[in-house]
Amino acid sequence: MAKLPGMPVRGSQTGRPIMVLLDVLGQRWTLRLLWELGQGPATFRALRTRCDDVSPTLLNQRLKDLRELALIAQGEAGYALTEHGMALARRLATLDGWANEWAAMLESRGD
Amino acid sequence: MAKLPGMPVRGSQTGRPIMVLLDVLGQRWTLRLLWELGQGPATFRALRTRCDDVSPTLLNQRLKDLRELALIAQGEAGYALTEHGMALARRLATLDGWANEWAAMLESRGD
DNA sequence: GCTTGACGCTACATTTTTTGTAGCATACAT
DNA sequence: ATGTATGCTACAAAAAATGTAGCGTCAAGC
Repeated sequence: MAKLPGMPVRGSQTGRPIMVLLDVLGQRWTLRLLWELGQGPATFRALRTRCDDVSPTLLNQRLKDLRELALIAQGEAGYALTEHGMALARRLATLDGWANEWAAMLESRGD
Repeated sequence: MAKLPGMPVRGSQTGRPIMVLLDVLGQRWTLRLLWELGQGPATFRALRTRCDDVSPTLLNQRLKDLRELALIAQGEAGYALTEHGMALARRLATLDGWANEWAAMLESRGD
């Protein structure tokens, strides 16, 4: 079962929401999954494909956790972000711009 | 050694910067470390303390990776974010507000 | 010059996560 | 009933993370 805000997590006893969030997002594939679902809903299998065939074991585990955290929900079209999930995904989306600048910087520096 | 943008990473062959970033941030403690350094520079030991005594093995590994990715650097005051690191940390900082709303929602729903 | 303390970090065995592959059960179409 | 797609579970192997001990360096205090 997923750790909810208010519960102590790895590296923080306080249950402070941001700490819980950093802990959840720091699990492998979680960020990527939110990113992909930000592009639109997807079925279990489509999601696997989008994520380079991540193992179904792990995918299912993450989907379960994200459901418990009310970030995603299952509907007609498969898995989709909830309202809150979308708000989070929008914030993640802004990282794309940063990442591009960052990559350009690393490249020019690496010469 | 850390994966640089342009290199294929777990779940993405393209080396697209955002994919590399999501992969790096999805490693345990990376997000937390950036968060803590966003509060200001810290020595190795101080950082360990701030992160609930994360193991030195892992801390060192992450610091090494983040240095290679030019997100942090070592200076007088210990480890500190670089310019780019700060820009990233500022974006992460906005997650705090979201996390609080999210926690409030979960709580009201959980009654 | 010798202890004392803090520092950055390495070694290494144990535990936890993640991965990859196989395949089951259901449903719907042919 | 045969083929195809779906969501998902089982399980062994591999990789990552954890926890503890402690080394080498430096600077301060005696």
